[in-house]
Amino acid sequence: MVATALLGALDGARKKGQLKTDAWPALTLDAPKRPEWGDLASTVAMSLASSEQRAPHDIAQIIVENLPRREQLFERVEIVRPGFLNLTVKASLWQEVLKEIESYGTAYGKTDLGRGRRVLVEYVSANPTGPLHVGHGRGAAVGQAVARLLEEVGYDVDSEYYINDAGRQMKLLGASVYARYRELSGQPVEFPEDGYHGAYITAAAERIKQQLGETARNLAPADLEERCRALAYQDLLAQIREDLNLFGIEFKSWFSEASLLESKAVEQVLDELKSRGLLFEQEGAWWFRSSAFGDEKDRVVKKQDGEYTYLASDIAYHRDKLRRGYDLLIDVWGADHHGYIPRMQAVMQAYDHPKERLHVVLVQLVKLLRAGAEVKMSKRTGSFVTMREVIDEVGADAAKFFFLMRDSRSHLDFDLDLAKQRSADNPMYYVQYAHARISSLWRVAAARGMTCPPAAEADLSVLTDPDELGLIRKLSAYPELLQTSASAFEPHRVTYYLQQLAALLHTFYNKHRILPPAVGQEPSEAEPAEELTPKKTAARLVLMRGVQQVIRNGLAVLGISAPEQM
RNA sequence: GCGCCCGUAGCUCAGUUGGAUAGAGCGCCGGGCUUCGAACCCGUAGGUCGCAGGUUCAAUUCCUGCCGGGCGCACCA
Repeated sequence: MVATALLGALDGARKKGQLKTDAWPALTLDAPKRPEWGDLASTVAMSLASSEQRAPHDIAQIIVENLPRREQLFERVEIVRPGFLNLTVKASLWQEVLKEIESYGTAYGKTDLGRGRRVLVEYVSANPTGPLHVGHGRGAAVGQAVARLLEEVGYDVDSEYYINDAGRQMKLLGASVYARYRELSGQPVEFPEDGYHGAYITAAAERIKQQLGETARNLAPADLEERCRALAYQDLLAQIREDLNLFGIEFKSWFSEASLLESKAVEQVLDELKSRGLLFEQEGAWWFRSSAFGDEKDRVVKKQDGEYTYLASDIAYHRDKLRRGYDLLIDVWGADHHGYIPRMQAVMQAYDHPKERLHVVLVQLVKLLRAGAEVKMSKRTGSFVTMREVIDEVGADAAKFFFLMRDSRSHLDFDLDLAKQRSADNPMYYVQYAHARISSLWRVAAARGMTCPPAAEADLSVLTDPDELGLIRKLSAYPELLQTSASAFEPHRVTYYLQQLAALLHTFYNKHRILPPAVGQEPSEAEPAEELTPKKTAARLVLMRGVQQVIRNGLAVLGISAPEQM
């Protein structure tokens, strides 16, 4: 509304010949840092200064003169020093925000930035060769939040888990489990060199031994090893699903790498590339000409020994995603795979898509801290903290909140002791507490026979206190926050926003009363307190409901619950 | 050597895509519950935004070069 007014002013000025430029710069309307600078500030005048060849202050003056409906929209319009345009919006406009939140409810914040374009977010996708560890947990939280964020801004979003159930790693899994199996049977074993050493391998072998029982006798060693591989795979995949389920993560689909090989999709894709002249043979291997699309060198897709590389199935997989008609592919990867991005984007281009069709969200390592010391992890030796352990220890909500507190590209220090603490120090409880506090308000109100009126029936014009307006301003910024977070694929901004909103709520709650004192209770004489009329109570209840709604919506984006009481 | 990411308060990190006096939590110090939840609030102290140039009316933000840390640079996945 304010932006259109501003645009109207610019167009008006141009028609009158007061301004020359016909391409306006992006209208950034930011909430200024200091309240005395108004509700919204614009820097258009300054950015127009060079192209107009006039002093920013003069341009600002022209804009102000041309502002349409200035009296109705703005309480105050100021031009400050270099050329800032500080706008103070009429309080009545802010009241509309509360009505909007009420009518949209859980949909408040949704926009149509994505215009229904289809997105596939692929995340976690851990090899089914062991339990998920903390790093996967962060990837899971980030992937889910990015998916929800994109949904909020109007994309049609699907989520998928890619199962690497083919190739060397699976063979190694089979060999490792088989070795443990023989060990359990008292047979001599030679443990595979790069085998998996974790205790879960032995555990899987034990389960398989029980499962197979006597039937194992009739199997040739090679068949038995194959059975070990197949059963261990099922076992571990089931565990992964269970862990993700416990973490509140669900995928729309699970895609198997092996299925690509079985269906000959890999072969087909390589044929396609060959016919496009993007594949060549050298030194007995087949190479994908990824350097033609900006990759630093070409990559092998079929080895000398005739086996396909991981890249080959990855090409087929992403080809499949494109064929399914997605406008945007999001892959959430561990940061150590960043070198892989150019070659996958080359795949996009090989199929005549812009490389931006694939966006990779990188997730950095998690450093676990306990009692101030780092918990050392090594996947090779099998000593690592699993995602399951973290969830069991701190709970799914706290785990997600901590995973989403930082930019995913930054290293994350995860303090287990802090996440576990149900105390003031834990930022997740700070946000949830704000929500629960408002719920508690409803309980008390109900006990006194009061209810929160619909926004339309309350006189919201009594909400004039800076603390009240500050809260509303913050609420009004929520839809745009979702947009910037989504277009940057940065869910941590939502986490920050929620902490800020919760802080405003707590301050307000501490300073102002909402309900009148219960019957029989005298208001304190020491503090005269502000006048609390029934009107004000009603308006503040509406405000509180708005705050609660936005906290709930924001937590939902992060996949975190909003408890009524704690 | 080449490439990507990071460098902001004692610690852990934000900083709304280039704006005004750089913010928050933790920690330190000092205050606040007889009334809607003190899992909270208020206040004090704490900064050469790694360094040096450049672009700009304006740089923590963009560009270049250094320094420091992490990660990649397979016919592994």
